[in-house]
Amino acid sequence: MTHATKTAKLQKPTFSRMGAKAEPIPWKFYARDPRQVAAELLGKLLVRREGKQVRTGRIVEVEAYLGQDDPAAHSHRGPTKRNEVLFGPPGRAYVYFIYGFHFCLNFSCEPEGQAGGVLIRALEPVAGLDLMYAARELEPKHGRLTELRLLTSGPGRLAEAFSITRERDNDKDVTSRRSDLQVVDDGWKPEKIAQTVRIGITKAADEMLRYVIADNPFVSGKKM
DNA sequence: GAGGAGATCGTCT
DNA sequence: GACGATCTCCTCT
Repeated sequence: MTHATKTAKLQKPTFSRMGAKAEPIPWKFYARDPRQVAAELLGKLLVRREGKQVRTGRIVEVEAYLGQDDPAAHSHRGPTKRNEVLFGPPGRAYVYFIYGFHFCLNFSCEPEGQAGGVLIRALEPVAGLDLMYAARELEPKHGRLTELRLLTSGPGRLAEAFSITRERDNDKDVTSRRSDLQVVDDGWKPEKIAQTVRIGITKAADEMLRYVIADNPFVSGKKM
């Protein structure tokens, strides 16, 4: 049994019915230092709407990327065609393709003209699980935690579960009511936040810029 | 459960 | 031409 499955029983359910109707978080929230935005994004809901179908996941793991001062950030070398969203207005989705397989979802931070972003690394599935299973091409079997973690625990996984692609979502305004991809606040607050080094990078690998909801079983990886 | 290797392609040098 | 903000499968313990 993993650490995650041990702690799962201690978790209070985070399900909320408010999620689907709450207003998106305004752009001003993102127009700040990515570290602050990252910490405060924990516990918020990522919502994908397609007509009457809604997929919702609670953000449980993020990483901050600081812009041109951060060697690990895509924006480190200045604006390029790929990373221009990071230099644009705050509250936009920055979606990039990695390792020939996966998309990763970020939100642009800092006022327009300054780079900075937050990578969404893991979600706790809240609603629309059948749609997530379908998008991931997985079969729901017993509904246990180990199976649910395969849906959205990891940047590539959550992007697939929410059908996020660069073509469809890059530069999308997640603060707009009309957007089919939003971040909303349903009032739920994590009890405890933990900070660790970022995962999977080689440059500036010792910076404590990964933020997770402590003991949440949907956080990716093993280190806490 | 842990660790390693392979898959595959856009982006930048 | 090299590499990367990853995932999955396979092998070994």
